[in-house]
Amino acid sequence: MARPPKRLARDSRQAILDGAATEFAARGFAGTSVDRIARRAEVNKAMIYYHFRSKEALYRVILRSVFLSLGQRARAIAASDLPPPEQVDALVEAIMREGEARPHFPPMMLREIAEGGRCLDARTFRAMAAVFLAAREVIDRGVQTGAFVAVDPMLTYFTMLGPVMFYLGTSSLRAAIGRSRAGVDPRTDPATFVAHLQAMLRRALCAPASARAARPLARRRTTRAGDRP
Amino acid sequence: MARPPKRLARDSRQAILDGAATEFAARGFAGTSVDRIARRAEVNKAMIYYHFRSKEALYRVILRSVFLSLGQRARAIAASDLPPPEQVDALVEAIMREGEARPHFPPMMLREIAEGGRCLDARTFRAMAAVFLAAREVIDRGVQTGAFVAVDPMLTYFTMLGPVMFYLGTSSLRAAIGRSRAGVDPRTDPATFVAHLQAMLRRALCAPASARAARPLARRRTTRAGDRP
DNA sequence: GTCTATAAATAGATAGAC
DNA sequence: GTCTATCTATTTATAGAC
Repeated sequence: MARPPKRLARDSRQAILDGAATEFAARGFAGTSVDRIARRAEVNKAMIYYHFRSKEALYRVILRSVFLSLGQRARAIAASDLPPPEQVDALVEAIMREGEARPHFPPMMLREIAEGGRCLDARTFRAMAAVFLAAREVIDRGVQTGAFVAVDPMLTYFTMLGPVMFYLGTSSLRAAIGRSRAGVDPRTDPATFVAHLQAMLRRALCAPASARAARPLARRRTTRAGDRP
Repeated sequence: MARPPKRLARDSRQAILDGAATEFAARGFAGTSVDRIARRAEVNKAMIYYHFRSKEALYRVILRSVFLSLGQRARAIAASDLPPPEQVDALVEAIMREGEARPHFPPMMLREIAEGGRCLDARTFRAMAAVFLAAREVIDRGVQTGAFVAVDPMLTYFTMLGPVMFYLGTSSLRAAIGRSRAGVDPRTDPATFVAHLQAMLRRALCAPASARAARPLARRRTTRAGDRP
């Protein structure tokens, strides 16, 4: 009654997802052939079309899962009752954790950014927007309560997310530069970088204790829809 | 004696460079076919192989010119006699200007980052490193003179460059999100973002006036080659 | 320098046996 | 669910006329 050596259905599907994520991250959608995915996943090429309609459908499944996961983490942090500075810390850490837990996430996101979202569907758009909305909520609250100086939430969001994405995305590039003879070794561990960014954001965002007392609701102008430059 | 209507040699070469830069930025190296480049540049496909050895050689020429240009700007700023805070402002502005002057630069850089530098030659590596070395010089000087609080130059570099690359790179993505019904319009003009980032970096980097008097050369430990985590 | 035509390799996708 | 074999379109690149 022992199981046949044949792999279970869920196994081959998962192997395809894992292998495809690795390949798409390293070489992009156009740069990855279905043959390569099959080879890496150690499945037959036809299996990919059995489990997924097309190369593009497979790509979309992977991409969406990544953004949905990050969106959930961000929403949970915004809904928590931590004070705004700690929420900012948590957001930075969450993005970093997500990037470490799924190494294919940063390269795929960078590529999608470069692509200008040409291949993203509405659901993935919303998941990306959810991360921003959560961050905006946190920053807005910080400004309103006087914990933060008056900053634009969206621009601040870029300043939080940008460094983490840049750090995560450049991980293999930095390793390559470090191995090469360019005269620099830009390799550091993620925890150090998180601590650095959190400290920078604290100093940049938190209002000096003296100014924290009285703060009316003036100067809360932020960028919104219809604000085109 | 009027010139024949035939295009000059330099024109077709430049047309190829321009068209290829646009296409590579939008679709990546693998996603761009030589046919597309020829169509966009309005030249015959064979002309591309006449002026450049291969698709890859053409790509490399464009990529290298972008990094060399940014590296030069950065070195000039580091060599200037501005005080460190103004030099940081200038670096941020230079990266932004470069990205605006050559719209293909941000997407191409993001893609190369995602690629992990697999296709970069030593010269391009050095050009990328030059930008970092210039920034490190500026930050080191700021810390040494007591203008800045003690920060790690490399991590700080990520915190400067990351937001700008993220902002620039997401320009078309943000436009797409703004046009869509995602409930946000993340479009802002570059000058506003530069001002925001400069202000954030000032608050994050500049030492409070009280602490700016005495600062011995202690605590100048920074990440260097051979520092692997 | 510019073009047409085409070679040679590789891509995504499917039919059909088991 | 899994595999082999193959169809068709597209790709990079070149040969050779003008």
